[in-house]
Amino acid sequence: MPATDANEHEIPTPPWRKKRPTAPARQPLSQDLIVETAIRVLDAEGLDAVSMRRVAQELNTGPASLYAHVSNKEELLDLMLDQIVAEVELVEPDPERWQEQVKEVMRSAQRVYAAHRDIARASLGTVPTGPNALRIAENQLAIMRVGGVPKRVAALAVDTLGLYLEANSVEDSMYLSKLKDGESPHEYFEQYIGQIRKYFASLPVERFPNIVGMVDYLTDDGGDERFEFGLDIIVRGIASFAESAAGSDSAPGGGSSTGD
Amino acid sequence: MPATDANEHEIPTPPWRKKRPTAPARQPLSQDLIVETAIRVLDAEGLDAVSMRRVAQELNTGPASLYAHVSNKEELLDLMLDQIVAEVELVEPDPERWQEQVKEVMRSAQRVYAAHRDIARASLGTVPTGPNALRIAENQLAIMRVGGVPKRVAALAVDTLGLYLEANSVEDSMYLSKLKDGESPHEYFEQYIGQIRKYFASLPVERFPNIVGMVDYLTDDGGDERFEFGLDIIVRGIASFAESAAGSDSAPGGGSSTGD
DNA sequence: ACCTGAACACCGTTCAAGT
DNA sequence: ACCTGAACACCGTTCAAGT
Repeated sequence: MPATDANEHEIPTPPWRKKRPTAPARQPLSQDLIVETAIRVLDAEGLDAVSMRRVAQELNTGPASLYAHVSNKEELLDLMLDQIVAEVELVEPDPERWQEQVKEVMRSAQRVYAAHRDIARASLGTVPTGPNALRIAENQLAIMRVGGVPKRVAALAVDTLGLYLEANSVEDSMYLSKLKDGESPHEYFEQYIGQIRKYFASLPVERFPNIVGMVDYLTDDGGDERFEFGLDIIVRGIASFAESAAGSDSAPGGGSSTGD
Repeated sequence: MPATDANEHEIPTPPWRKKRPTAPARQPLSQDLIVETAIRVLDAEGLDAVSMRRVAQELNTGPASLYAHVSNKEELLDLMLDQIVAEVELVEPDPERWQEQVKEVMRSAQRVYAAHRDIARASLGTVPTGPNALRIAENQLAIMRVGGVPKRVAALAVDTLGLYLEANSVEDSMYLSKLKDGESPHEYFEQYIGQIRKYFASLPVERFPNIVGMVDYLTDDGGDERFEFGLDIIVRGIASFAESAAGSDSAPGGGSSTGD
């Protein structure tokens, strides 16, 4: 018996020493531990699986125990969100590249959301005021300001960018959350898009000439492309308010003197 | 007794005639009736109040009865959404005013969403394929096409516009759904904004120079203004792809020949 | 101060049984 | 075909009681 052989020279535990807690019985509850556990459930099974009861179960306790560290589910979601948003990578503002930089931060945020299932659903409709969300807002403001975007425009643009990011991420996550366990994301997507394409093509041409005539364009977008396009549109729009046209092939606007 | 007096000359119901169904006992269930009832609950108490059980109760029946007319809650929400979206007013495409027209349809949709509490939450993440949603998409495509927007751009822009509308409406409805019964929306908003303003102002200036320096701009947006701004940004962005610069003070872009 | 079991007032959906 | 009662497997949150 090799097992016995390997343990042959081990000193037996003295009987008066209480059973050593090898598996550290249970970590004491804390806000951090709860948030961390909730994120693990999110990543493994999606936002719908994140219930107070489920998180408690994962910590070998009852749901009531969580309320000592988190005032309610909404707060738990806020904390999860800010923890996740900490993964977003920021950039050092460069006046020459401000438009591309706004996009880079947005792309990073998009990837972070995508890496955490449908967490974006919890983000929509909340003004993110956690420290890590503020870090991102501060960075976007800094980038736009060095790019010559007026204060008022930059302030409103942060909001627009956030809304777009969240809406897009929610939509992306929906495709993924809807597929059954066995299905591959790709085949599901193909099949789903195929369905829509057929439906659009079957519509009465008199009433929907544009939809029918543009089926291919309407059902063409492969996720990333769609996000990039909206992003480009929004950044072009912002750039049209910038004072110095430092962008690439962007569209400089009136350049009024109402900015800072 | 005036009551007796008034009924004095009434002919008594013959005992063999079964109790007449004065209050028409109950309308027979139907998909339309269920959707209509659900929208009534939504308008009165918000989306969270719209449960299968609650709608059934409103119709004096049990939740199981609904499943003969609606396959599940998701389908009910889809049906509600398309019914509501029928209220959006469309426009006759005019090449001279296409940018303003895209905005007009968006504003109409925004008002319709706002009139139905937090229904926007149900709209996010679903590709709206109901007949009434398609009517709107068709109209937006038509408007952009006569405005000289290339097919591919128009197709992607419909998506971007939809995402922005939905995200914005969800955010708007959040403020409203959060206020307690007695509270006036205005005073709640004032107090809420005041809180955020104070919090932003209290942040460490070294780490958040832009947020602190732009508190007033960041907490200034009074709902409509915010929506209008994002809308303007997006339409400017779309316009930068248009072939003929028919807009007002917009920013015409490169005008490549890749469009239709 | 922190944790707990039990309870309250809800959910969406299914299913066998009725008409 | 349509409707129903009862059940299943869940929710978030509260509260009195324990340590």
